[in-house]
Amino acid sequence: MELKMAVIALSSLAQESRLKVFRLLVKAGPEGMPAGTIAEKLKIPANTLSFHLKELANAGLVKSRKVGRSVIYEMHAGNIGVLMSFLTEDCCQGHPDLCLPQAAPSCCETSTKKEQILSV
Amino acid sequence: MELKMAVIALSSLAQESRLKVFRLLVKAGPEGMPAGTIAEKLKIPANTLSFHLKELANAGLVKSRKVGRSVIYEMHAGNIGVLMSFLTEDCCQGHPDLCLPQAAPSCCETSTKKEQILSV
DNA sequence: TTTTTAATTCCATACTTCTAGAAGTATCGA
DNA sequence: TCGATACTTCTAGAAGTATGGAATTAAAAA
Repeated sequence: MELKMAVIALSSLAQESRLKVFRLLVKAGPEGMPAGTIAEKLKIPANTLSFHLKELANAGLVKSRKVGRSVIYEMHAGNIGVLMSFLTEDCCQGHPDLCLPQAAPSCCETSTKKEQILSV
Repeated sequence: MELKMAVIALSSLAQESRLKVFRLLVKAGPEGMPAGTIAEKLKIPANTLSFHLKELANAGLVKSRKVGRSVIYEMHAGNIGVLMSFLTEDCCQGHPDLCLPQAAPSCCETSTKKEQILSV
């Protein structure tokens, strides 16, 4: 089931508007940002943005809380980390040194973190 | 242009068969694996696999070399690393401590690596 | 040369996703 | 309670993607 969750997460990121939203929320950190502000910053119609935010939330990459009539969206740090680890799991059969120098800092570093279960 | 490249890379990963292929090749490391072996291991028809490998190659996530009548596919470590960094760039406005403990090991660590340009 | 093996390309079908207009719900201020 | 604000849901046309059968190319073996 892990793999299917990862596909859902990656699908949700594989779209220009959603990737912009995601990166904006990663930048914003735990404080998050109201949907309206995101719409304004990225110039996306409110209804279209709402659709995309729902996709990201379904994928477990963002979470939301309601404050007054605003809905604050925030990255889901834990799940994002798990997804990253999933992508580079067992990299190079556990021989990180085989990776080229310009390789991902995370590549071949988190590979042994097998205790992490993809719960995205 | 960076963002569009990332979307292409993520789209290529956002499919069950391709994600399996990708993870298999990450595991395999620089040695890589012939298309036929991948098809056999993952039980994917040769023509379907060929289509998926092409997608991953177009996205810059794998590369190939011909050896006799086999084509050896291998992960493209550098581009994979750049993609990972792109996803967590400027995480928490440069305050990694704001990330929850279970957050990605890569999250909030690679954020300052702005010298890395997405060339995926 | 002919056959076998390895992989790719072409194609039609089936399916999924994106987009924004229109309408709906919820909250707050007057 | 009325109107404005903040979002979400519904909808359907347009566009994009996946799949495998059949044909094709290319290299090695017989």
